Amino acid sequence: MSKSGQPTINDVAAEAGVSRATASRALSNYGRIAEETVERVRAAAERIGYRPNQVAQAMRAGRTKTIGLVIIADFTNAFFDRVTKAVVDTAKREGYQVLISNTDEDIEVERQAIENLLEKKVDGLIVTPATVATHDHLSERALRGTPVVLIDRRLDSVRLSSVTTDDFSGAEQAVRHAASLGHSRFGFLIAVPGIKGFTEDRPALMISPIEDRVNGFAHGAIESGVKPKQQTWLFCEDNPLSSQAAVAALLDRPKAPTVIFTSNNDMLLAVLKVAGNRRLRIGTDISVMTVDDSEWAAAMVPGITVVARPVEDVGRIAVENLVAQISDPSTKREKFVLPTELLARESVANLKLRPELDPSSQTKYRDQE
Amino acid sequence: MSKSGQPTINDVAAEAGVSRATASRALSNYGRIAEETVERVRAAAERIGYRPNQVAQAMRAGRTKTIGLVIIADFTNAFFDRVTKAVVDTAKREGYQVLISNTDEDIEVERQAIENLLEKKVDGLIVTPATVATHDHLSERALRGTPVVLIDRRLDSVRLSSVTTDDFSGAEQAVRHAASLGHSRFGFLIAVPGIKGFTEDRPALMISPIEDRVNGFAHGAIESGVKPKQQTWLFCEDNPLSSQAAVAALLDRPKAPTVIFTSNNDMLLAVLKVAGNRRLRIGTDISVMTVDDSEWAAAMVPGITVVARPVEDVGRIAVENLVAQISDPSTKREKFVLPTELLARESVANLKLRPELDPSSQTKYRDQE
DNA sequence: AAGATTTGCGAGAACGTTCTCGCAATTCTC
DNA sequence: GAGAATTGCGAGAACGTTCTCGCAAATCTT
Repeated sequence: MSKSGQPTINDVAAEAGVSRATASRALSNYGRIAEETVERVRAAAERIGYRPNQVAQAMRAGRTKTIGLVIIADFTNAFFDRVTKAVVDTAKREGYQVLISNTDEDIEVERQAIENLLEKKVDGLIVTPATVATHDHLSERALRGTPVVLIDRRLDSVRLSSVTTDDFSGAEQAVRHAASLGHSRFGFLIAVPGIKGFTEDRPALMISPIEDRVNGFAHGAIESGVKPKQQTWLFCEDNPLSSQAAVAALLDRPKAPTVIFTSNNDMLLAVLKVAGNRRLRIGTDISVMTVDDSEWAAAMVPGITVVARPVEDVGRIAVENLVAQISDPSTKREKFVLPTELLARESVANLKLRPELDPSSQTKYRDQE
Repeated sequence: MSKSGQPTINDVAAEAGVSRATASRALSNYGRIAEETVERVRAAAERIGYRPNQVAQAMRAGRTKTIGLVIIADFTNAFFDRVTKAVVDTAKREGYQVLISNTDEDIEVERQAIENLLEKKVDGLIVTPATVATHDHLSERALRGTPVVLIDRRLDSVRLSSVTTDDFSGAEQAVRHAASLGHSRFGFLIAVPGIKGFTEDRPALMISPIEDRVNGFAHGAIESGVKPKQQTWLFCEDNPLSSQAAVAALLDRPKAPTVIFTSNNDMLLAVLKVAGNRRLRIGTDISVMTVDDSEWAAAMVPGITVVARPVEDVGRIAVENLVAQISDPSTKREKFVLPTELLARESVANLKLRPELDPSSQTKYRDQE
């Protein structure tokens, strides 16, 4: 018996009347061994309730069959939970377990978490980098051969695999959708980690998915012939107070937007809240759309039009690529960019079919309904 | 150097010109050692980029500083993600990492997951048991001394610590709240895992939080003087199709409920969806309240009245009790039941202030507004 | 100043596996 | 039926730590 009272393979061997080596052979199915002995050892193991010690196996084999997931807990967008589930499930299918760390968007915590996971000798890492600025902890030399796959955020300057979504196209498509429905005044509400309050000035440094969304929105506007003066941009701290203030500012404009694009669900919720308080009906008095689908967005009436990201695929592909790298270190590093999808629901009014809803149209149809 | 190319403590010792034992003493701060030597060894470790191998440490020490979390991925109620974050964060503070497994409510998967975590030699387990029926895999003998804390679901027949919420009182309070606002026809929509479609017959076996909610609702009705004929109960499979059909059935009753209590957010979303499709305004034409708060429920207009559960506390207390058991196996097993809180928002109409909304009142105030 | 104590460090074992190597017993070959 | 090949198994090392033990050198006692 071991110190902890758990039976070891030595106990199995003793119980079966064979040597430790033979017991190991019998249980792990390798080498030359008589079928009859295998049966006897298996029975002995069963009898004494033997459980292989994976720590000792890891020690011997030099691999732990464990991967580390370093991610940012983020509830409203359901990225954290959906990706975590996808990673855990895919990892299980591939024979791996998942050690999870939450960084809360703090680069120092991230550094520490990665260090700790490397000490735990994970076979690979999946990381959502907190910032796009520094990443020496993700350098070749810091990782010393441990494979890493980045998710959700690109780090262009680093030669690692990454799995992201095509947020540029998604955002572009969103603007085109609203434009095709006759909208002409566009509000953009962009959540930016690290900012204070809200501002019209575009921050210099944004994490890649936000950067992409901003560029995509802007490009979609150009493609749809939307003039700059038809656009209002607000970059906002990611919390209820700031975002609601920003929404109020947006709605208080002399020429308020007819449609508001939000960069994540926190901002969407702010729009819902403020609009509701002002008795503005979503999809009628004010239109809104956002990035990231959810069961809530789908079940609300009116349903919220969203750019859906294949979050489960992000997790799955990250694990698959990581496992490939683990099995064969010469596996090519790849930068996956998964397609997004516009789910048109009812939160964006069709001003072409209902021009009376368009405050920017000359003729006043109001109250006619 | 080790096989994997990573420097070991032997390399540190060589670099510093001391023995392995001394290097270990210097780095782990124990035993008798000269301050000057400590500095030299630390410098050497730094220079060659030494990282302690926690697998080897675990092997030697007989503990991994890792706990296992076995939980059911469940998005709309945000139990999975909130509890996971709380567990991970608390564990980190206590010096532990978290291995996570998802069971998808499948008892066989749960059994396998626990087995695997035990083989990984986790120091303790936090488990949301999939079913209340069988639990031999959680018996003393299966666990062999590994401490376990149950969360969200009680297993009365087993002597393990558990952390749950007072769902009985929460549900009771919910009914009283609606009754105090003048409601007189109550619909109860209860999600039951494992059922097909929906039925009025109360299932024999339900997981403890659902059992508690049902009993709490029922008791609250009695306390508020609500007669059985004023109550409609529907037990429903947890998916959009069944639940929406159930809501429709509820609303199609000759005397439809004025308020619907749902046992989780999936059921709430079904109510939102069906009510919306029928142009029934929440908090006006139909009232609704549910268990579990969320940012969505709070941001919607009208805000959804909920019984909030202290989910973060569940995760935190579970870890704290688990760590106590790990440090001292004689720690008493405890069954924590955390208080719930009613958050009154606008989704339950006040029929006393606005009797015209009450279809059950004799005088017809309708359309008067 | 000589014995007693303290200090600093190295040798070696142990944790629970897996796997190489070698050896005896069995089976095959012609 | 004797040598060759094969089969089955045990001894022992290795993975990277920590920690006990013992020993020499340094420091303390009176």
